[in-house]
Formats: sequence, structure tokens, C-alpha cells
Amino acid sequence: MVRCEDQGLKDDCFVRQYRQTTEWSVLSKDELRRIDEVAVCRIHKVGTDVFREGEPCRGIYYVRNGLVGVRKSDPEGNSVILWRLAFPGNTLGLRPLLAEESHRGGAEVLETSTICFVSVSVIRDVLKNSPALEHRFLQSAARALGDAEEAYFESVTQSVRTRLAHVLSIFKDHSGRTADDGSLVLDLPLTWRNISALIGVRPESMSRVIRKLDDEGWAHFSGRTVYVRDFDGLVGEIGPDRVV
Amino acid sequence: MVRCEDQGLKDDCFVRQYRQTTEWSVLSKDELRRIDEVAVCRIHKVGTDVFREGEPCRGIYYVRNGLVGVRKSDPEGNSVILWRLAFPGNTLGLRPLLAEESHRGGAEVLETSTICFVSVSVIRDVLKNSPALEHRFLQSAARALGDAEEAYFESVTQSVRTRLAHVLSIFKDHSGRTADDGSLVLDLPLTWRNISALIGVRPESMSRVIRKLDDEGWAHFSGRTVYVRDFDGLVGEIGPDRVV
DNA sequence: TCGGCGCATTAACCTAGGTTAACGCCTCTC
DNA sequence: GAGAGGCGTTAACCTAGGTTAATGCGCCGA
Repeated sequence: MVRCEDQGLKDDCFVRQYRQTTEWSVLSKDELRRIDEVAVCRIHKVGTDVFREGEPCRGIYYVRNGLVGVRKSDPEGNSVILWRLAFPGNTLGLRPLLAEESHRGGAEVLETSTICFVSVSVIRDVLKNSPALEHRFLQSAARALGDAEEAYFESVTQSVRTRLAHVLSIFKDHSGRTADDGSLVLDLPLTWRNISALIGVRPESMSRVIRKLDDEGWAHFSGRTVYVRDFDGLVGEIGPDRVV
Repeated sequence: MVRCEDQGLKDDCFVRQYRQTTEWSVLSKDELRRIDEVAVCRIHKVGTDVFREGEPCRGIYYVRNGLVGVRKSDPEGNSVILWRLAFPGNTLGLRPLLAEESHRGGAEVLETSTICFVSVSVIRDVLKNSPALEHRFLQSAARALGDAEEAYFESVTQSVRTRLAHVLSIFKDHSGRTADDGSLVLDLPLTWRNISALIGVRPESMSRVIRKLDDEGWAHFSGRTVYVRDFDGLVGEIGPDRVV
């Protein structure tokens, strides 16, 4: 609802990627600036929808800061899972745009987020003039496909315990810090409810697992803060790395 | 092991796609012919590997006829699932090629198959000269990604029963025929063991499910032949279509 | 200030599917 | 013709996780 300019924020989401190594970095500074010019950045409040499942794809959403989750629900609306998280720097809506499909999941703001929107027509135009960008997208789509296979495999193969360890390792890379005594402290940016949905289980089962993990001394859970004694031990004992 | 020419088969896998609507159809007849010229077609026997998990990707494999399955196993080698099937007309190895990764799954010949191999360098060369082909691949990769999400969702959400119904509907489209009395007859091209692996459960559980389905009168199972009384009823009752 | 709502937790209970083991059957090989 | 090995099935048993229900807590809005 709130435009970024109102907050004195400069809309330079894409130009800033010039220095980094995202897919967009293959574009020239000028091309990126041109995207920024037409991008519309807004601040979205927690709990609101960025887009809904089944809705036609109108463009892409660059998450500048905050946190957004992509949900999927069955036709009856029940059994919602959290398919993926979009952290700052991530882009939403690119898949349906490239596939020329509707959104297969709905995006919900999990933490107040600044999100920049760029319409389909702009992106298509950019792509038409930049085979290099298309090439990069193809490569990362192919990799994402491999990751999705891996996720499927994991869901069939691994226990909730193991999958939780996997999720924690994502947050470790992302928002983990080391305490004075050398142990790892995680301030989870998600409710346990959402973490359950991310793993695809009920909150009650999640609760059960974290209590057991706590009892066994692997980690201490207090609210959304997790104190991990020995992270490598946890991941190693509970489920070996599936970094392939 | 056996070259196609030895059998008097003409190597025209790719040229033939000119008339059809696959991704390759965007190429000119000449370009397709040029691929055929360097393609190596061989007949692979049941049980042999086309490529193995973790192996670097040397090129793509066009399945001309027969049936190939892509397996995934965990580091210890156990708990093998069947991730996808390659029917005649399908191509294997394109994902790792585009992602510039190694094979994340191993391909095993399930029915004696004629498979045409084209090396990485040829494909890369073709792609470099055809943005149109790259565009088509990007689109289908994006769609495949959506399908993989769906598969994940289904594995988390749906029962074995439902997932079996889903698999049967694949074979219905593929190798189903209608009996004189109007009922549907499927001659499954896979062992039940492999169908279990496709769904991600043990053969024993599979057995349990088909017996129940038989008892309840939905279908009759005899060896690898399935007689389905009322297919739409089965799919409708057991799990609504997830055609989104 | 109070009521209500959504998160989190616990406990009791239930069930789908994994595990183990045994058996029949087929095919291939020696 | 005998053995071996793979498939398919059944049965008995076990466990992870879903289901239901109850309780406490914190937050928000009236």
C-alpha cells in the first residue's frame, strides 16, 4: 500500500544487482536502470497476499527486504503447505512468467516486506533483447528443477526430524549467529506453524519432534529461538548432508 | 550395444520431430538433420544402465522406443525411488546438461529400448545458434518445475491409494485400451515393484492397496493387467483430479 | 478493561504404511 | 532336473505421524 518513495527509499533494486552475481547481473547498468524506472516498489504488511493461487501472472516481484512465503493448497482449500520462502534478494513469479502459466501457489507476506513489482511485458521485452539473460534463467531453472526433485525425494525418504534439521540449516546460513560459548543461536523468522507447513506436517507433530530433540539434548527451544549445542553433530547424527 | 544401422534402422530421430510439436520443432529441417548425422543410436537391453547417478553429463538420450526409468537413491544406496519414466519420444539428460551439473539420478532400461545419443558439445552448439530453441527449453523447464512442485505436494498430501490412481491415469493415456464391454484394460509396462518405487512406497504396501481396491470392486488386478470398471469413478472417488 | 482470536503445547487415540519373515511361483542357468 | 534368484503376496507386528480435544498464553481491537 505504501510506495517506497513516500519513505524516501530509492528504487534501485535491479541496478544494485549489477555488482552482485544474480542472473540479472548479465544485463548492462543501463538496462537494469531502465527496469528500475518502471518498477513499482511498495511496502506490504504481514498477512497480506502478494498474489493468489490460480491468478494469472502479472509480473515479477523482487523482495527487497522482509520475508514472503509461497503456499499451495488443494482444491478444497485444506492441507496447506509452504512450498518455498523468498528472502531479500529473491524474486517471485518468474516461474509462471516463463512457463506462461498462472500462479500455481499463493504468496503471503510473512514479515513486513518491501517488494518491487515489474510487469510481464517489461520482462518479456528485456528477455527478447538479451539472450544472455535467457540463458542464465534457463540454467537456474534447470538447477531449480534438480532441487525440486531432491525435495520430493527427501519428503518421501526422510523423517520429520531430518527434514527439520535441513530447514534449520537454511536458517543457520540465513539468520544464524554464534553465542559467546561457541554454540549456535537461531532466531527463526517463522512461526512454528509455518515451519510445520514448510516441512509438510501438522504443528502437533512438529511440537513432538522439537520436544524430543530438546530432551535428547541436541538443542534447546525457547519460543522462536533455538540454541543448538553442536550443529554438525545434529545434522550428522540425524541425517547426513544431502549436498550432492 | 547394437547399433541401429546394423538393424537397418534409419537414424532420423530428430528430423522426425520436425512435423511434431516438441521443443525441437522450432529448428529447421537442416539443423535437425545435422543432429541426426552425429547422433549415435543403439539398442539397450533390459536392466542395463544408460547413465549412473553422480556421473558427469555427457549428452542427451532420445528414447526412440522402449521404456527407461530414472532412479534416485540416497548416499547409502538404499531406499531407491523411481523419479520419472521416459517413454518413446522423451529425452533424458537435458536437465543436467542445461544446469551444467552431473546426473542427479541414474537411468535404467526397463524395456528393451532404442536410444539415440547426442553429445553435450553438439547440443550446446545448436543452442548457441538458436535462441528460439533456448526459449522453448526455458519454457518447458519452467513448466517441469511447476510439475515437480505438484509432485512434491502430492507426495506430502495424498495417500498411496490416490497416488496409484494418478499413476494408472498416466498409463491409461499411454497404453490403455478399451475392452468389448466398455471397461478399461491396462497392460502395465512396469513391474509392481517399480510402480511402488514410482510412488515411493514398499511393494508390500502396494500389494495391500491393490488387494483392497480389488475387494472393493473398483478394479480387478491380474498380474500386470488391470481391468478398471469405472475409471472416472475411481479417480473421482479416491482423489479428485489435480489438473490445475 | 475485557473478550476473542491465533499460536503453541500436551495427551489419548487411531491408522497408514514400514518392517520382518515366510511361501509360492516363475525364469534362468548349470 | 535341481538349484538360485527375482518377483509377488500374505500375515503379524511396530511406529511415525495424523486427529481430536483441551489448556494456556500473548496480542490486538473494541
